[in-house]
Amino acid sequence: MKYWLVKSEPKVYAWATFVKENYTSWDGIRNYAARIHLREMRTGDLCFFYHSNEGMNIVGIATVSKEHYSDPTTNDERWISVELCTHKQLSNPISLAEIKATESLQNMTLLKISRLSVQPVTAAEWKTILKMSGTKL
DNA sequence: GCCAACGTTGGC
DNA sequence: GCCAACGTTGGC
Repeated sequence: MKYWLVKSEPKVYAWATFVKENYTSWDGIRNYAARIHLREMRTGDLCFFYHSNEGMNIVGIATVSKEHYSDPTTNDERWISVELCTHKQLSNPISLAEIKATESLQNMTLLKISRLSVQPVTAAEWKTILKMSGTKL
């Protein structure tokens, strides 16, 4: 199983909305680097849900419920989406500032390639953040 | 509101 | 194929 991090601006699609809907199509991605990761996502993989711009924190965990299919928001064949399902809310959200202040998280893609909207998370990073948030799966 | 980082577009 | 111009993302 792999771990990921997906970003959303709360104004556009907030965690609270996601929880209410339970499932969502993670579409509208128009970036080749992000697409590589969407394509690699497998059913059951877990994703941190990060609030960008406002909040700037990881608030919850989603699970991949459907592997990549063509993006319903465009006729352009190049773009794909995955379906995500809510999995668990973090007991305590982990802010970007906390990630920056944590020695073992310095190599996170979130810090290295901050603009990438779908990115991989290593097992070690995943474990560290879960522990920091006081969340048990 | 500013700006750095990065992607895309289009002229040559 | 290069690169300047421009648009977008997202942190500060």
